[in-house]
Amino acid sequence: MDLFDIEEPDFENEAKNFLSKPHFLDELNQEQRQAVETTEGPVLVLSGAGTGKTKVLTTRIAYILHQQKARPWQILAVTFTNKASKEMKERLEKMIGGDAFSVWLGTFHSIGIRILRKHGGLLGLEQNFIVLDPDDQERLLKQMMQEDGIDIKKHTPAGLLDVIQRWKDKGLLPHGVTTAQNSGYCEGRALYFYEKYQKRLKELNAVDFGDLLLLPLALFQSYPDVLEEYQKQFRYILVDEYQDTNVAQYLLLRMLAKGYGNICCVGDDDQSIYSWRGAEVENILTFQKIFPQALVIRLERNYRSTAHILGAASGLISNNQGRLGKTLKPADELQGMGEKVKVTGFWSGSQEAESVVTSILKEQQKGVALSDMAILVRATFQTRQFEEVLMRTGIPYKIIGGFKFYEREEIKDAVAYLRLVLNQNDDLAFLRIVNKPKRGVGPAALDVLTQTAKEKHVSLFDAISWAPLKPLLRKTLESFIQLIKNAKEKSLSVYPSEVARFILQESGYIQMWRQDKSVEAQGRVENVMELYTVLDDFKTIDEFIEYASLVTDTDEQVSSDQLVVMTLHASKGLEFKHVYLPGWEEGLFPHQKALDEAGESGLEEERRLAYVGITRARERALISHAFNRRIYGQTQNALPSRFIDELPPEHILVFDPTNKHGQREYIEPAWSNKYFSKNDNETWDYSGEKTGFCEAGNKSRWARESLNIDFDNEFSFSSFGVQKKEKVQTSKRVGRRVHHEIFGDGTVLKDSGGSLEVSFDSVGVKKVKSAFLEELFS
DNA sequence: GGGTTGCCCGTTTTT
DNA sequence: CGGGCAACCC
Repeated sequence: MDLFDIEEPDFENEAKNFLSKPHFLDELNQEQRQAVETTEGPVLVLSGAGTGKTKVLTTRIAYILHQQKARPWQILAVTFTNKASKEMKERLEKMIGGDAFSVWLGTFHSIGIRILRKHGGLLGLEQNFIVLDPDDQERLLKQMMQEDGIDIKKHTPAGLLDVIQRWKDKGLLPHGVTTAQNSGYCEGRALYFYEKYQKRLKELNAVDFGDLLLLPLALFQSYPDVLEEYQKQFRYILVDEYQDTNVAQYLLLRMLAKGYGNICCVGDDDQSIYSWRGAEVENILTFQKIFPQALVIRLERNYRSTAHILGAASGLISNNQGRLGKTLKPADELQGMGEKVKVTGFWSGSQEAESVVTSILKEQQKGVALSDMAILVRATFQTRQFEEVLMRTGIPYKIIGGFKFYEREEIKDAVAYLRLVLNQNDDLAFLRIVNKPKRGVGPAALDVLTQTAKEKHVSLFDAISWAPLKPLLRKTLESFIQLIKNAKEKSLSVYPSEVARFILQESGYIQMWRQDKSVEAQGRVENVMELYTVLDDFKTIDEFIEYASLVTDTDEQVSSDQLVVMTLHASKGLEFKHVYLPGWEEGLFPHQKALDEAGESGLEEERRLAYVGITRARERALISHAFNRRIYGQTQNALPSRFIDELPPEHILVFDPTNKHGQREYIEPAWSNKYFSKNDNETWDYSGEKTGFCEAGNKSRWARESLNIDFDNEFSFSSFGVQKKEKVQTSKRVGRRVHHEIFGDGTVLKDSGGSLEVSFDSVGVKKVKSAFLEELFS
């Protein structure tokens, strides 16, 4: 690759290009086009929800290449998620073909790993370093803390990890941390642990996610010549979701952009919802200070949502201070205002779930695909309630979030086996599976091995041959060694998937789960089988390991007609025809912890989250709250979220609970007083009637009156009534005959919602999740 | 090494 | 309420 082969402008070609403007520019509106065509110098694109930022980014790359301003590998484009980079790559390929694969396009972390694989040696990293996941990190820290006699209960490893992670997010290596920054955690010993942790990582030839940004930064600081290499290479830099960058990422970008100064950052300050993970909205707010000559382009034309949805969202977010400010306008193509956002109160969380699902069912019957609808919640625990109803109703659904494929125990074990086959010095992998399945290698045996490993300066694996071990133990460990070696030899001639099958079969690992009688065991075996399928796509083990350590969402594919339930955080970047937004209650949304820990800025981030939620909807957004919600086994009552109050009345309809003329209906909210008032004593009134003060008891009555309505105001004759009947029946499941895939038939003894105690005919009493049971009708 | 009991704690989690 | 985990017992 000759970096200088296009140094001289090719006038002839340029003239030709000028005459034949690329057709892909025609699809852009004026602002988008400006964002694409302003290739030189720093550009900040403030891109609201649904304004076509991915289109701008991909077209910009295509345009730069088309204009022959750079070769593909001279363009760096970074995203946050694998999903985003995959999508961009696919779109780009459609536009420019195979050249798309030569562009440096990937997540920040994958770019970081690429740099470290090449130059990590300068920092003392071996080329085949491994990437730790948060689980490994926490285990490591816990071990270190216990060695130093820290009370794990008072100072949790997770807490310490958080502190260290924040330092890394800020681009701080241990020597860069100031005393003031260190004051907080673990009686000021956090920094000590940070140092120790980094040392330990080096010993293990490992890095964590934070290091994938921090270490390239350190590398560039210490080796200007390496930095220069990259500065010369990257003529154009593009950044997606810039509002989510942390300081380390910002510093990295700034360094790289010093070369040509052509940096284009795309982001939306109103969608910054990850500050608690170290993201700094400041980066986007101060862009113009860092690059005074920067051009700022606002993309405000929204191609996704109706005018009412945009109006509601805009009104809400305008309550935030310190925004760069932009107002979403519906694209001309969309005629009319659309449907107003509906707001409803329910008596209880379960009733809310019931009604949401009923409404979804009805929409489905009207022809709306399940995949066009979504339930977006604030906290994961909310999903359970919906899951129960969906299961009963038989609607195909998918809960997104929760346990990711590569975070599952069995998958991590399987990957650890492969890691050890690949590299016997991988102590962490060794520790993970040496006694899985049980081989009689307990803590005592491991102590001996660790000791020997230290003395002889070898890995745990190699320590086996030196360590003083009892004959029986020696025998088992030596056959373990043999097993790994056999697999290694196999790996030279067969594909990874074959190696995995071999090692997991021969080690007895699969057998271990097959024999396990717990409820999840079956699923674990299936997951391992699934892993074999994933492995089929890989030609080498290390290729797979790298993939597995950076990619976490392979099983999040939603099949054609499934309803998704997910957190608001997880919904960013997605869109649906209909969006249900339950749980808008004070304490839950905005979440109490966000208010407690971050005060006003916490509230603003919650508000941005609400904004993200509403703007996911194309045609319909339905917001609801429950007056009573079971949390931690206790029913707590809650006031409607203040965010409901902040919705502009002209864009919403609220359900009128006053039942004035014997009718229940949605009305225009003419609230003189607010639907919800911060002053707890005021009545909520949006029917125009005299308000005043009320007792808690009255509120309850008000709430009770809104019982048994659903989103569509079809109280008495909707399918809701039928369902409700069924619900009563199924929730009283004690005494019923049920069937379980593994345990066979049995009788329900105790019913506590999600999990049941069942007396099985063949295996006795077990506690099982209702999801695994089928009801038998006699 | 394995199983049981009792206690604590409970947001969001792109990589 | 229920999961996770440490302490305890066999």
